[in-house]
Amino acid sequence: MPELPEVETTRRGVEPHCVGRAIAGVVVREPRLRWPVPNQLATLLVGQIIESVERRAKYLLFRTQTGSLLVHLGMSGSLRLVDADASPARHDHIDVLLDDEVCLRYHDPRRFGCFLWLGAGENHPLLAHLGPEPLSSQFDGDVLYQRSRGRKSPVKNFIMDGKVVVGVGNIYANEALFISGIRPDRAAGRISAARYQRLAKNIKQVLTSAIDQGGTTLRDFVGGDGSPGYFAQRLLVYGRAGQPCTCCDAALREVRLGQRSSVFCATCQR
DNA sequence: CGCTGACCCTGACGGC
DNA sequence: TGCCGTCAGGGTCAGC
Repeated sequence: MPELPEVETTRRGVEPHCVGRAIAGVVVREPRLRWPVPNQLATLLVGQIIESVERRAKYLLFRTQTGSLLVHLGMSGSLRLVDADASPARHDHIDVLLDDEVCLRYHDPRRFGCFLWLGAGENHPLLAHLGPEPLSSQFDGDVLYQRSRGRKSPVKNFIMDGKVVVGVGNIYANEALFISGIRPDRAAGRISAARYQRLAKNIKQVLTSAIDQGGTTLRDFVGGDGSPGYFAQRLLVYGRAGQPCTCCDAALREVRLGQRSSVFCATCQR
């Protein structure tokens, strides 16, 4: 499920319940995630107070005085707040017990996510080479233009490269390219500065509006059923191969780029 | 350095 | 009803 807007929605949902609270316990039922969950995770976390919940790319960082819990949701992960006495379901791999009967519960059928420890002052290798946040002023059309010179790979792969800009997943890469009128298979190095200005703006716009919509499910995040309405009804191209383009009515086409499905309108996107 | 493809894993779905 | 292939929002890594 998680693209950047959902990770951010998760962050906003859990933050008020975590900040200022002490960690009373950690239960790891299944340590085999993308990387093994460290054995000493419970020892490191118990007794620590969560000072903040931050996000970098699609990673969540639960900061304490001695370091941070680094969480990634992978393809199928979710973090929810549940009553500490709620019995775990299948694929509920990890519980972080907070100090007053609230439990932060990690669910991840495919186990592509991770739960790692990052000591205070350390720079985790997973975070070391990440590009700018898409919603920050560090990211703009100039960054895309400069970094793309000489690149032959498709522009869609290029904007999904975390060293260029973080947090642009498959859905929003497709959507932003459609809105920008750029074919996903066009070589990144052969796109003008002006078009990259538009693309950067549209990446920001598309992510921002998705976060806003994620926010609408936020109020029942605690004790919610875990299936937010999401924003599928707003998608213009993703998941719509063969259906008419919302702009010109031509059938949307699908190609695979970097093993990921890419949907576009051959008329509107050049 | 840039690029491609394999891989990690479970579950849903369509065709037969 | 079941079996099989394909695909799914993530990202790393080896190899060329």
